[in-house]
Amino acid sequence: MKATIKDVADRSGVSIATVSRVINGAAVVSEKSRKKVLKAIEELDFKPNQVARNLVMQKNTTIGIIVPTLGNQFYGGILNGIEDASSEMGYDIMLCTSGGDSKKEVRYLDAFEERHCAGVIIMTRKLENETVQKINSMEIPVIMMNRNTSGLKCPTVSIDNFRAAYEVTNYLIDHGHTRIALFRNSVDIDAFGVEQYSGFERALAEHDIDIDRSLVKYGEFKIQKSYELMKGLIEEGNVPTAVIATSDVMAIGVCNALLDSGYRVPEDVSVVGFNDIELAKYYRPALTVIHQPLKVMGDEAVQMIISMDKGEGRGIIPNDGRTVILSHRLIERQSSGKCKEAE
Amino acid sequence: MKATIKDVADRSGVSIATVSRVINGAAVVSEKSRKKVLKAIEELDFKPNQVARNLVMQKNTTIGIIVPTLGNQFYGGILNGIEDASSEMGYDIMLCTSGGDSKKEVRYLDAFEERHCAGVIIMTRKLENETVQKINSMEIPVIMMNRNTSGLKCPTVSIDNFRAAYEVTNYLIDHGHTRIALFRNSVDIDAFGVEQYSGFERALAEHDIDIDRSLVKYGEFKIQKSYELMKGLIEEGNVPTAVIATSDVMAIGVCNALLDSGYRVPEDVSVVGFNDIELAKYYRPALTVIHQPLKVMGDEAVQMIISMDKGEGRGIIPNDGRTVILSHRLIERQSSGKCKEAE
DNA sequence: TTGTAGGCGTTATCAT
DNA sequence: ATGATAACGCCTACAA
Repeated sequence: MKATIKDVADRSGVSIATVSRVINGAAVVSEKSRKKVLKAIEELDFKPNQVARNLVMQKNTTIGIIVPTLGNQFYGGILNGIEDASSEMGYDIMLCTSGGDSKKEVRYLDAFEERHCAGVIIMTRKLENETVQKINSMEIPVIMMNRNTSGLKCPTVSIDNFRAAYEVTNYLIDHGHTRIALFRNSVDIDAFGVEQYSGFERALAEHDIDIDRSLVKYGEFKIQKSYELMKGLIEEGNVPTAVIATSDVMAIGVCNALLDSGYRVPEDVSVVGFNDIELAKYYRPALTVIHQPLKVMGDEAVQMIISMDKGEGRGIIPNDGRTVILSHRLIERQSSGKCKEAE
Repeated sequence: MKATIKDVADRSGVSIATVSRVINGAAVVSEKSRKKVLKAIEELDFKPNQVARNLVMQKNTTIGIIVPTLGNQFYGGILNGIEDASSEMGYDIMLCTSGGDSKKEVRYLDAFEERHCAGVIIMTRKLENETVQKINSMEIPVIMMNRNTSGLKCPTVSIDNFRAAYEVTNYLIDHGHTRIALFRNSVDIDAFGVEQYSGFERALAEHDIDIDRSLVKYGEFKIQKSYELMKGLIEEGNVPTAVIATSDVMAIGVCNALLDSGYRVPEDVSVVGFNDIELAKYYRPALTVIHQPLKVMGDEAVQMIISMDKGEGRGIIPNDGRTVILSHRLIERQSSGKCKEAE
């Protein structure tokens, strides 16, 4: 059986109060007592029970995390930021994967509430109504990463998706492209997808280019799905000169489809991705992307949670729906270039 | 303030004992009381406090996980298995990233002990003595993934690394390769690296091929490092006809170096990886690999922890150093082929 | 069937 | 400087 504070007290001949004092180093303890206690702690290999501690302190330094999957570097990147920041701040994280299932999201949200976690950071592929409602009624701080929806009442951290899409579209137009495809997540209520689409639309409009609806596809952030969609375009003989994918994995799916069909990237078709997961620069051709500061985003979310956890009012207001915008940038690598038809 | 069991008792006019009974569904409660209590719970939106519960129940359904990084699909794959299995078994996981730092590993191991976790599953890049000692003295079950060291006294789950390396080497030899490079992790005490090397050595020996030490490199499981190492080989004019990388990311680093220098894969050089992370089949050329059942490995580890947690003796014996061997298989894709020099 | 009361391991407030 | 002792929220004999 593990030693308790009482065992230490008995063995060192002092009261548990004194033992507690030396453990927490707060109050003043005579050098003699401290020595004895330390010795007993050492001998018994005593470790304070965090569970009991949390109970009496009425607080919990655990941050709950919900993520669709761990087999994706996008979430991995953010998680690294979350983990680093929280560990530095003395918090620890409890991780759950939802597999994108809204039912599970709600269940985990419940579990975190029951545990009185300091807060929760959630990432989803798609935002279901069920989840939105649950989040809005949570009694602990919640932060949504990189996604939003009308009606969602919690802080959000992301980049400016409108500008990012606007910039990358302009970049392509500047390189002579006019037949530009857009691979989006899915037809849903996701606000960021909508913003990206607006940016795309705006850039095109500013150059008097009409949007070709047949070139707007929904790849669901999946490599395989995007692969098939691009293959479809190829079979239809409807190959664009450039494609913007709103996630790197979709960009890779697109590239693979092109490559496998004998097209060259970027000579025949330019492809740009979104996010800049580690893989983006290691894929060949290395992907031109909109870089998102994944690690920073994770870090930022943790700081917000903690500030809400202790601040309670000062600074960030929980559930006020504000969104923190981090800066992005376009990184040009090998997968994009001049449009040959324009030459 | 959150409602407690006492609030529910007051509001429903029964004692806390009765409330506790309906919450846990164990003892018999009159239908009338149950109704009242349920109603009060509903109205107060009461959620039992898990912290208090854990304290009094003297148990914890949390499994601690230590992993070097989350930005790598290898760990991501295993973690998905861990998460699925534990969530299904009603356990949850507390995740920490060590960044490969042994000091951190020990610190987290300590933290899990203080929390009386059900057990811990640890993954490391390299096994330092410090960590080994700490693991051996842990009072809760520990399982090491995919790595071992003489003196490590805890169960391990992995594939048969000797056979895997043996098979893949034979595969290459059968395709006419004789100048085969091996990219290992690092020169350390890691037992699996040693086993892989033995398998490699054995296959070569059986075909009367001498090992060329200048073709054995240490890429530390890193893409960049492997890239540089391969570049070095190219500059020296010491290019093998095939290379075996003991991780997929190293294989990718090798391929990139080759590709960037104008070599073709697999026409000029065959490259095979280890693990089969999701990316392996999406990289171009798609990687020929030794497939490890990552998800299953995670699942298996969780089952072992849980069985130790409740079994305490029955079945798996904690810290007995046994290792569970899962089956691997060679998956042939695009990055390997016949040796042209042999034709 | 239901209620009372004694822990679980700590922290924190009193006295002393 | 130190030691009782009352919480913290819950579970569970033991009584009633």
